Amino acid sequence: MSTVSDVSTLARNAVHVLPEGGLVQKLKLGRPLRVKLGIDVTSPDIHIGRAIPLQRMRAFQDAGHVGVLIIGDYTTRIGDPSGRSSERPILDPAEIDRNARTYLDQALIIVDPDRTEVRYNGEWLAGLDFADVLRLTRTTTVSQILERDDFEKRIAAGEPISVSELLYPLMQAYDSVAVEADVELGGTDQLYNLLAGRTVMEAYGLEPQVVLTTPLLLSWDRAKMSSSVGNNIPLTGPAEEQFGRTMRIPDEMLEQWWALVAERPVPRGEPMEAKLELARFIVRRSHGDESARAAEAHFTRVVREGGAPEDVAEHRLPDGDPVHLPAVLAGAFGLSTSEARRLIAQGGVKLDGATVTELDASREGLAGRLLQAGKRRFVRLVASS
RNA sequence: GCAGGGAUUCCCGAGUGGCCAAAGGGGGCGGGCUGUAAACCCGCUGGCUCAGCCUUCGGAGGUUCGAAUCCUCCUCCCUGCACCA
Repeated sequence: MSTVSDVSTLARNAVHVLPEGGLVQKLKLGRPLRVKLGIDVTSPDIHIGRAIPLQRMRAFQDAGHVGVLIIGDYTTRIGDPSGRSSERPILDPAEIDRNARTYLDQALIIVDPDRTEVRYNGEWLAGLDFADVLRLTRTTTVSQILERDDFEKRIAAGEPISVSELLYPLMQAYDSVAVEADVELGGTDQLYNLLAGRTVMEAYGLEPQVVLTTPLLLSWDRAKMSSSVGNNIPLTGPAEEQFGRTMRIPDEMLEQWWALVAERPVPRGEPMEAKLELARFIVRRSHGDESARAAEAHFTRVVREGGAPEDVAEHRLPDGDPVHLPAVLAGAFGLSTSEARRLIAQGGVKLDGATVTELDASREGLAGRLLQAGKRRFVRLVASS
C-alpha cells in the first residue's frame, strides 16, 4: 500500500513532511499507521481552515490508516495558572466535554468515523506523578523551548509567560508517546510542537513520529482564519452565512482556497464564477446539495439584487401606539436603542423598501410590513394580538 | 528584596486637574459605488425615556467647586539590579 502516488496524495498541500523520506519509511511498515491530530477544545467550532489538517487525516483514512483525535481536556483543564491568558482560559470539565462533543460532530463532516479513534489526554496525563513530569522535562532544554516563535515574540513584546506555559509543548509531545503516533498532523504554526513530539518519543524509546504540516488558511482580511477574530467560516455554520462569507474573499485568494479547501485547481474562467463554485463546494460539503442551492439563491436575491430574502422571521410589535422604532430595531436585531437611532439617522433602516426618517410610527402603519436594517437584516412586523 | 515603568472605551494606543464620552489607527456598522459580503470613497462607532441626562479610563478610599489626570492603600503586569544551596 505504499507507493509514490500514495505519498503525494497523503502529503497534498503539505508544507513540511519531516524527516525527509520518513513518510515512505512509515508506509513501508505495511500496517495501518496511527495518524494523530491534537484538538484545542477552548473554542468548540471548527472553521474551514482548521479543517485542512482534518482533510489530510481523511486522506490517510481513505488509504487504510487510523485517525487519532486527541482532545486536550487535561491541558485545558489546567489552563494558565494566572487565569489571565486569553489564549488559554481555564474551562470547567462540563464545558470541555460539551466543546469536545461539538468538535467531534463537526469533525465528522471531514473524517471517517469508522477509522477514527478519539482519546482524551487526561487519560494518561492525569496519572503522571511529579517524578514522571520531571522525567518529561529532562527531555528538552529551556533554550530549545524558548526558541519557539510564539515565545520569542512574547518576550520581545514584554508579555508575560508563565512557567506552566513552557510545559504545553511537552504535554502535547507526551500525547504522541501515549498513543504511539506514527504521524502527527498540524498547521505550520504547530511545527515546533510536532517536532518536540519526535524528541520526546525518542527519549521514551519509541520510533519518532513523522511530522506533516499544512498551510494556515488566510481569510478575506489576509489574516489567519480564526474564530476569535471573526473572519472564519464555520464548518457547520448556517449555509447562507458560509456562502456569503466565501464570497467575501478577494479574487487573489481563489487559488489558495481552491487548492487547500477543495483540493482542486481553480476552474478556468471568470473569478466570480470560480468563487461561486467554491462557495457551493463549501456549503455542499457541510449541508448537502439542497442547502447549497438555497444558499446561492439567497445570495443572489439578497446581496446581488438587493432584495428581501424568501423567508423572513416575524417580529411582534411592542405594546403602545405610536411605536418607538429604535425599540423595535433593538428587539428585532439585538442592537442598543442608541445604535438603532444612528442606523435610522444614516438612512440604514427601511420599511417595505422605503427609507425611514421618523423615530416613531403608528401601530397600524407598521403591522404586516417588512422592516430592514442595513442590507441583510430583515424582519416582518406583526401586531401582537 | 531593592529600584524604576505600566494598567484608558471591542483591540492597539494618545491623553497628566476643567475645552474629555476621551486624539489617532484597527475592527465593526451605515451610505455610495460594484460581478461579490472584494477594492475604493464618505459617515458613524458607551448607554438612555436622546437638543437633555446617566455610566466609563485596573479596584477601594481621599483631596478639589471640578479627577482618566493629584494623594493613600490594594491587585496585576513589565524591566533592571540583587539573590541563586
